[in-house]
Amino acid sequence: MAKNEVLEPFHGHKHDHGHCIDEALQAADAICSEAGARLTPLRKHVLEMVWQSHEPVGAYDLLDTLHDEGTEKRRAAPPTVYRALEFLLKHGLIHRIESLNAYVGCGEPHNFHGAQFLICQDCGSVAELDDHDIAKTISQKAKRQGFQVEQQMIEILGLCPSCQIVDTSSNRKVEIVRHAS
Amino acid sequence: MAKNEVLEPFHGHKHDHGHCIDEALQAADAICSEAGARLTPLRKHVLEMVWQSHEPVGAYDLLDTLHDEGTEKRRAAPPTVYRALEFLLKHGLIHRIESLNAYVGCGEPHNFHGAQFLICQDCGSVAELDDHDIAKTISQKAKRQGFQVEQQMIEILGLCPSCQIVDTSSNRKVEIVRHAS
DNA sequence: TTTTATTATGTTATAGTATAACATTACTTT
DNA sequence: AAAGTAATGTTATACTATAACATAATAAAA
Repeated sequence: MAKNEVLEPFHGHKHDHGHCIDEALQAADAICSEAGARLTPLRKHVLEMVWQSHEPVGAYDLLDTLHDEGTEKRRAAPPTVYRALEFLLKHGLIHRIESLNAYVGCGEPHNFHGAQFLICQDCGSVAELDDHDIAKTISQKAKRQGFQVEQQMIEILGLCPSCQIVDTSSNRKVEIVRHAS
Repeated sequence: MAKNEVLEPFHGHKHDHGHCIDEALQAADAICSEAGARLTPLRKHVLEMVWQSHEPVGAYDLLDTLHDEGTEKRRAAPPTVYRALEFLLKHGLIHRIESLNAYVGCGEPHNFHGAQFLICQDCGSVAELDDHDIAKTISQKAKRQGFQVEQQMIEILGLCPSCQIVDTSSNRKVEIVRHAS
């Protein structure tokens, strides 16, 4: 088994998610402190919002949440959220899921990695893998074609363990499937 | 070496691209005929436009091209292009590159496959791989996590052989790199 | 500690990507 | 020719993201 592989990527529908959030925020503090980066209240708040679940969340959902909370100031504008997301991406605290135009907390922010994502089409949750075998296989195959790899983007759609069991419901929150293969 | 692997995915900057186009259109005719699907003039035209290069092309670029040509009718509207793309995707004649919101011709339309894409950040061209080892490695790893794979989305960013050689120019048409890992 | 520079956020406007909903036309089948 | 189905036209709008410039907050230098 490759090192750095995440053994239990799925959390099930009823885990202690408060723990996930706490851990993520704590890790973020440590990482930003280490990097001399400023995890401002706004940025930390956006990170906390992203971590409200293991489902990827869109930028405008975050914006809406800000508004719902906001007795505070005026309506925040898109750049507010996008800039916070940009910061969090840069420091590896969140990932962007390209196929969903959405963002999800990084479960392994301390390790540099090119992650793979398992996206459940039923419940919408995303699990992060950090599998060296996958990354290495791809790098080798690319190199064999004379291609110099800079970045890998791997998003796998399917059904998570929890949703395979009670598949009668079939919510199908996530639908991409543009190809009848 | 895995079967169905494409041996020469990159075409270099100066190949006989007319041949690529002809081949693609001919294959499209055969496939649609076989499937009882109607490759209408519009759909064929869009396919031809997508095949103008090996670079992925956006829906609105296609729309612009339609307009530039069009002494014909009124300005085509977005749904015109999106519906044609949808048809072409469904029949495996093109692929969508999620990370670029763009579309590229399928080089192996006769074979069902979950392809991998090598995207050159310098010249913007995309090469399609159909590597069973990669697909199998991912499926195995996912299954080990109890995940049931339905679809794989694999997009690799880097430099194609041609652009590694004369890397002084560094056009960098394609930039994603949101993560400082 | 004031000044200066830098970084972060606010604000307005707009660009880019995609689809819903309904009308019309063209093709197929009978 | 009539009826049904599939494709395209048309209008409007939703969703995603960034440019550009103003202000505020923090950090660094004097």
